[in-house]
Amino acid sequence: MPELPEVETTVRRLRQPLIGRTFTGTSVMWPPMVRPPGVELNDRLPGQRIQSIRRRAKYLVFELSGGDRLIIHLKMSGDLRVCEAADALDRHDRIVFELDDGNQLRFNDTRKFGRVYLLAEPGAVLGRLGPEPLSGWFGEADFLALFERRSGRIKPLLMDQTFIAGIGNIYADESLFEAGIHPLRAADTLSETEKRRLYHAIRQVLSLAIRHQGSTLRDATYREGRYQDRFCVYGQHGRPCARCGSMIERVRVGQRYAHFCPACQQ
DNA sequence: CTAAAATCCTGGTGGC
DNA sequence: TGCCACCAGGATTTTA
Repeated sequence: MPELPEVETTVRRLRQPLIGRTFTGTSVMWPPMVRPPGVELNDRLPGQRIQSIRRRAKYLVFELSGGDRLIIHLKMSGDLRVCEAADALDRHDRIVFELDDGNQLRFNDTRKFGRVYLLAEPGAVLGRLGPEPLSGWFGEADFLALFERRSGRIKPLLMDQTFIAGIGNIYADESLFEAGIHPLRAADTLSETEKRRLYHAIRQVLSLAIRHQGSTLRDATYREGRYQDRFCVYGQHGRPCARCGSMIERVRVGQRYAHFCPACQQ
C-alpha cells in the first residue's frame, strides 16, 4: 500500500492510539524483516515510550524515550494495525509489538518485504534521501536545482528516492500526466517551464491524494484511501483519456509499467 | 554514466 | 478444475 500519501495516512492514523504508549515486548515471526540481521528487538525496545511519529519519504519514524528510533518501511504489502491482545492473529502478521495499555501494534505484511530498524543514529537508513516534495522549504528553485548533472528518463528519476522522496509508480505516472510530460522523456531535455509544471503537478497530486487518504488497490487490507477513483492514467490503459479521449497507453520502463496519454503528454 | 535484470516474497488473475 | 505465466504500491545489488 505505500507511497508517500499512504504512509502519511498511516502515520496520522497511528498517532492517537500510540503516542505516549510504552513498548513492553515483541514477538518476531519472520526475523529477516528486522535489520540489520540479528538485532534483538527485545533487548532494547521494552521500556521505551513513543514520543512522536513522523514520516520521512516512505518510512515511518517512531521517536523513542530511550534515544532510539524505530524505523519501519512498509515496502509493497505492509500494513500497521493497532489490535487488542485478544484479537486473533492474522496469518500475515509478521511482528507483534506489545504496548503498556494491553494493546498491540502488529506489522502485517503478505510479501515479507517490509523492514524494521531500531537505531540510535538513523543516518544509515534516512541519510541519502532526497527532499520532501510537500515541505514548505521545498520551492520551485530547489526542484530545478535537483536536475543538475542528472540524466536518464524522467519517470525512473522521479521514483529515485535520492532525487526526491516518497514518489512511487502511481504518483510518478499521475504527476507526469498532470504536468503533460511523457514518462520516457530524458530529464535533461525538460525545459524550465516543464520543470516548473512538474514541480506544481507533484505537489498538487500528492496533497490531493493525502486529502483522499491515499489509494486503495486490489489489496483488501488497506481500505481507507479513495484516490484511486481519481486516477487519470495509472491502470487506465485501454481506456479513453478523460481530458482528450485518446487511448491511454502502457509501456515498460525497466521492470515497471508507465501509464500515459500519448496526446496530452509530450 | 545509464539501464536493465535479479533478488527478496506471496497471492490474485487471466489464458488455455 | 488445474496449471502456468504474469502481475503487484519498493528498493538494493548485480550485470551489461
